[in-house]
Amino acid sequence: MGEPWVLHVDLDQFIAAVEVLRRPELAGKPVIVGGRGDPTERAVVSTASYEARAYGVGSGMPLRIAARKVPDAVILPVDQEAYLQASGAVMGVLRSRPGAVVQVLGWDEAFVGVQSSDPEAYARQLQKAVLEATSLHCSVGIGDTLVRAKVATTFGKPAGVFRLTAENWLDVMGNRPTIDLWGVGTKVSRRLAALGITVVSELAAVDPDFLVPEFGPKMGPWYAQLGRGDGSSEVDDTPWVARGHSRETTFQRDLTEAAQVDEAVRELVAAVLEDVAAEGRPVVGLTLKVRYAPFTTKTYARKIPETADPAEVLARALDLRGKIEPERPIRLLGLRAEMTMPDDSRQGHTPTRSGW
DNA sequence: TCTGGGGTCCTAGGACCC
DNA sequence: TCTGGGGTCCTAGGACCC
Repeated sequence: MGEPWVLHVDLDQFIAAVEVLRRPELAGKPVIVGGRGDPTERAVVSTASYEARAYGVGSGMPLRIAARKVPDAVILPVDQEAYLQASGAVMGVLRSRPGAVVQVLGWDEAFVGVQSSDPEAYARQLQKAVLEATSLHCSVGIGDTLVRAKVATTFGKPAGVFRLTAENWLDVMGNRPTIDLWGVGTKVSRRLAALGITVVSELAAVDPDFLVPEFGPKMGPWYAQLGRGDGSSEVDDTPWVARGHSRETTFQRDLTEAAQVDEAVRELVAAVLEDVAAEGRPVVGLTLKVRYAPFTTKTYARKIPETADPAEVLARALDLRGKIEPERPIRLLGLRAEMTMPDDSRQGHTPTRSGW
């Protein structure tokens, strides 16, 4: 049987790899996937192949900039259906492994809980099974907590295996900047630096209460725990249920007319309601997010009386729309519908933070 | 010609109640 | 006339992840 381990499985350059699989002539070329594949449009990079990354292109970068950096890049549109299908095949392989408990984190990654006396061997077998079934390569992090397994994967890339436990955590991570931690981004790493904490070993050594004034009663202690790599080691395969659904659109040209905004709200409501209706659950709240050109964002939120009636939701959304500040060009409009959630349907399920 | 689209969770501050 | 605290709910705004 062996001891319990957390494995974190992450497909290598997943989206680009799926595109290359169905178009083998792209192998070895700089491939960039983003938006509708048109670098003259407002869009960002979803994934770049390793060949494109060598030019400094990464996900989240404006497609326009990426195209400029790699003049001979092959730029492809995002094809969600294809990635969903490939993802499903990979997750199916993971679930078929002996004794595996699988918690899906996204299209291209999952935690796998196993009992094994040789987790490296288990990981290698898993990689082999995924490759044989899907022709996709993955990297595997092995850890004694979710956080350590997740971070370990970065050292296993590409196509490798790496183990990170309480034993070697500080040796491996101690001198690295806090932004290398899962859950610390640019803002938080900067605020930590202002407190004199720049590397992981410093965060690991800090008294959790010291961080409370800056980050609050939950996040403060949580960042301290993150620095130590501690936290949950329980992989949870409870089926995921969304809290809500949302749609956003970025307009290729900023909206300036009220009628355009009304039209956009109607379209977003229709799209969101399709997702909500598919789950057969009522709506209890609406949020409208407006980004004015170029980058200021305002949100308007309302609780609404529980309803599953599309006309009612539309009326409430148009009511909220009345709050939008007029006479400023609008670049992005987003609408989110919160849905009711039977308490037990998410019991124990912790997709991102609270389970750590 | 700068900055997607789908999510989750946390915090601060005001309103309101007792 | 001036003004307690504690608790909860709601709204707005952030931060982060894939």
